Amino acid sequence: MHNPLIASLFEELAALLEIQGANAFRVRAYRNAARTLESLSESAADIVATAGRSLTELDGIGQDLADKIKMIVETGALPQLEELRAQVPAGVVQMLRISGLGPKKVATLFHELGLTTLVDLKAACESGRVAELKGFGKKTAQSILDGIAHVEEAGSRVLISIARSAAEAIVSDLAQVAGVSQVSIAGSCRRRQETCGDLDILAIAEDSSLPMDRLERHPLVEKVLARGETKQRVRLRGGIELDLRVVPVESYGAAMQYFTGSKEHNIVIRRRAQERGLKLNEYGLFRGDEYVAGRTEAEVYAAVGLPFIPPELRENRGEIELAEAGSLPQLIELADIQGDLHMHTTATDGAATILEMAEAAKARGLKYIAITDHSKRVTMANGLDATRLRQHWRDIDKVRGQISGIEILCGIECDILEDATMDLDDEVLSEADWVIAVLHYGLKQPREQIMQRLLNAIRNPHVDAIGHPSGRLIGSRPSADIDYTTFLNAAAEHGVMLEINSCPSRLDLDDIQAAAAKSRGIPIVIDTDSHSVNGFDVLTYGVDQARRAGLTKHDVANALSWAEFSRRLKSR
DNA sequence: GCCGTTTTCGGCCCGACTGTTTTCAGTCG
Repeated sequence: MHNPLIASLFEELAALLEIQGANAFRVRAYRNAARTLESLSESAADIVATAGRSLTELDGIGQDLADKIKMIVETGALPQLEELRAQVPAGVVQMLRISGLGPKKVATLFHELGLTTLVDLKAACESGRVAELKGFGKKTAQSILDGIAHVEEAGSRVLISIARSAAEAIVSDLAQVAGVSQVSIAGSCRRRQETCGDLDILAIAEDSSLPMDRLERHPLVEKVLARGETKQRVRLRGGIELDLRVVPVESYGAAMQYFTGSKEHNIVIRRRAQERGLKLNEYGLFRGDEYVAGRTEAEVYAAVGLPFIPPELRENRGEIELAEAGSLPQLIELADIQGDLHMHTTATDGAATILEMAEAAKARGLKYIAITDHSKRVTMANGLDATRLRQHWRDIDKVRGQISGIEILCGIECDILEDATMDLDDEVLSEADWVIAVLHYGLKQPREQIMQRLLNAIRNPHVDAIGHPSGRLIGSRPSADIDYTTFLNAAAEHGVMLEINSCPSRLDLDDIQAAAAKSRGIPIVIDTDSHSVNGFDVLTYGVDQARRAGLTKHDVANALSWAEFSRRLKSR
C-alpha cells in the first residue's frame, strides 16, 4: 500500500464527510494528512513497520490518523470509509467536480431528489426539478448543465507548458491596455506546478473595466463566466479557466502573495500576521484599519518576519522554516545550465543530425552535450545495436572536427530490459563517454522486478545516470512502482546521477524525489531529451521542477563547467 | 481531527462573486 493510494483514500473520506456535513476542520485534517502523505519521500508503510518510529512524527498526523494509516497499511482497507461509501454513492462524490457545486448543494441534490449519478443530475436539471429546490433556481440548473458538459469533455488539469503559454499570451496582450501599469501571472502557474487546474492573472489598473473588456475579446477566451468590480473569470478554448484580478498599486504585492498561494503556504503566512497583531488579505497588511504594507511581496514577507520566498517553494513543505532560519536555498536558474546530457538524432527517432543538434545547443549557450540515441530494444525508434552504435560514435567524432566551442559526448540511452539486464553488453557500454539507463518497457511489472532492474542498472559500473526514472507520463501513464528509499540509497552509494527529464509530460524525477535525492547528495542532471533542434525549449520546465525541489546549481551536475564536469566523469 | 512555554479545550485565514434572496448562504480560490 503506497502513499498516493493512502492519500487518495483520505481525500475520498474527506469528500464523503463534507457531503455529510461534518465539521469543516475535521475534513481539512483528512485533506492535510493526504497532502502530507503525497509529499512524503519515504513510504508510510515503512514507518509503520519500523520499530521505534511513529506516524505521529509527521505534520498533521495525530494518534487517530496514525491508527487509520496503520489499518490501511496492514489490512488494505478502512472500515469508516466502507461505511461512508455505503451511505453516499460514488456518483454523488463526482458531483463535487462540477464548478459551482459544493458539498451543501450536492447533499441537497442527493437527499431531496435522490440523485446519485451525473446522468440523473443532468435529467433532473433538464426536467426543471433542480430549479424548484430551495436555494437553487433556473440559473443554477443551467450552470450545473454547463458544468457537467465541461467535466465530460475537458478532463481537468493541463500541463504547465500549455498553461504557461496561454497565460503568457494573455499577459502580454493585457500589458498593452491603456492604464494597465503592471500585469503578471500568479497562482499555480507562477509556482510552476506540473499541471494547472486554472490560471490566475493579476493587473494594476485604475479602471478595471478596460483590461476586463480586453480579456473578453481575446481570441483564446471562449466564455465569460463571471465579472465583478475586481474579478473576472473566463473559460479559455480548450477548457481551462482563468481568473483576472485587478488591484490598486498599493495592494499589488499583497495580492501577488495572496493569489500565488499555495493555499497551505498562505494559511501559515496569515497566521504569522495574526500573531503579530496584523491582518493580511489581498489588499495589504493592516494593523486595525491602518495599512502597513502591501506594495511588494517582499514588504509582506518582511512584515511577518521573513525574507522573500520564491514562488516555486510556496507549498508549506518546510520553506517557511528555512526562511525563518535564513537558510533558503539559492535556487538554480536556467542560465546556470551548461550542458545537456540526453538527446536524439536522425540515427534513431530524432529529427535533426548530430551537427544540427550541436549547432542548436551551441546557439543556446550550452557548452557541452551528450548524444544519447536509443538502444536496439526500442525497435519502433530504430534503436542502435553495438555495430551501428560504434559507427554513430565515429560520426559524432567527425562532427567534433566541424564545430568548435561545444564539447560532444558519445553517449547512449540504454534500455534496462524486462529481465533486468542491459540492452547492450558491458563491452560496448564501456566504450561510451556517457551512459544513461532507462526503463521504457514493462513499466507495469511488480515492484520487486522494477527494483531489480533499477538496482542492476545502478550497480553497472558503466551506467552514469538513470533517466526519467518513474517512466510516468503526466495525465496519461502512471509511474512504475518504485521503492524510492531503496532506489535513492543505491544511487547515492554507487555515485549514479539521476535525471530530471524536462519534457513537460514527464518532469521525472518529480519535485519530492528530486529533493530527497538532493538530501542524499546525489547529483541531478536536468536534461531535455530533445528530439529536434526546438527540443531544447523545454529546459525551462526541468529547471522549474528543480527549483520546486529546492535545488541550487551545486546540486546539479550539468550546471558545472565543462572542465569540472569532465573531471567528475573521469573520476567515476 | 490536530494542536498547544498563554491553552488538553477551543480555536483552526479571508474576502469576492453569484444566485436566490429581502439579508445571506454557498462556492471558490
